[in-house]
Amino acid sequence: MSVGHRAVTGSPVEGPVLSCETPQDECGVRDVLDRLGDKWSVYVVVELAGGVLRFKELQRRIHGGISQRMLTLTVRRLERDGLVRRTVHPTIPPQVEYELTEMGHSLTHLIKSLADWSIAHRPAIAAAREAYDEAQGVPGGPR
Amino acid sequence: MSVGHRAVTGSPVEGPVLSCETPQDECGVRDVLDRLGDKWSVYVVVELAGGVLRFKELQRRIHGGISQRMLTLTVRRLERDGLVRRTVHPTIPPQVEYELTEMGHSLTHLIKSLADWSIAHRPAIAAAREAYDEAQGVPGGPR
DNA sequence: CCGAATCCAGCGCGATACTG
DNA sequence: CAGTATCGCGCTGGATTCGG
Repeated sequence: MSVGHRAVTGSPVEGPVLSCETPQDECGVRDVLDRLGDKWSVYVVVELAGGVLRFKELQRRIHGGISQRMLTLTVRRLERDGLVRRTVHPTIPPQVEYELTEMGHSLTHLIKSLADWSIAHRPAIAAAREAYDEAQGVPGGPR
Repeated sequence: MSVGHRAVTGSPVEGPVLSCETPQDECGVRDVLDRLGDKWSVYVVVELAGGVLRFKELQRRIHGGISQRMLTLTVRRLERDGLVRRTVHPTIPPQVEYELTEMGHSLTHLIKSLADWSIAHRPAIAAAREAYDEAQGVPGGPR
């Protein structure tokens, strides 16, 4: 998501509001999205789905190249939410292992369906986008 | 690579859950997340899942109160991606109707599963979070 | 090797005011 | 009613540096 900006003014807590008024029941969707919506969480979960990884190894595998800082932040948030387990081995040099918890693994299924949907509709979206851009701006063509 | 995790009572998560093991294969998850990850898109889709709505009506229904600016931006992006259809009736005063396309409707299923997961794991996450904050002695959470 | 701390740029989002 | 324009805030995330 990376919604750069949460409630600014007033309202201290939005709470579990959003009662299920609509047939589709959007209750709680925000929660998941706020967790997976940031730039790296999904990648971390995906990599850890393959097994236990150490910090450096995890960093190396993530596509696009995550900075040390962001990997730390991401992995910490996931740990705090109980999705990732962090194990420190008091050796020298230090060795820290990361793995998904049960809950973390269950997230994997969600991610899978997101990926499936994306792959299935990617062409359609690309086409729609192109058509839209063509119809709107982009008067690039002759006149 | 094998998923070498200890099976736990209940639901073992062994198996090819995520079929994305190639380096640069992002599974396309990013695409969906970039689309739903913003603050309002999900809400718009959910509301439109109930049927056709006009601009003002849509704005009124969205939880939290979306500004006209953000509703315009959100709805435009969804339209561009072919998830929402926008119909302008050249009347006075102007009347614009929004509705989900086929692809948009297919998204509602995804949203549903996100909501289901969130609702199912919300207590566990809250507990994990509390335990973490407790252990760290951080009164207001990390970061 | 792991990670915390600091500085800094980008932009998501909200508030407000104005147009057709 | 529907939409655009302008401005400011502060969170996200990148680069770098220091510490254990």
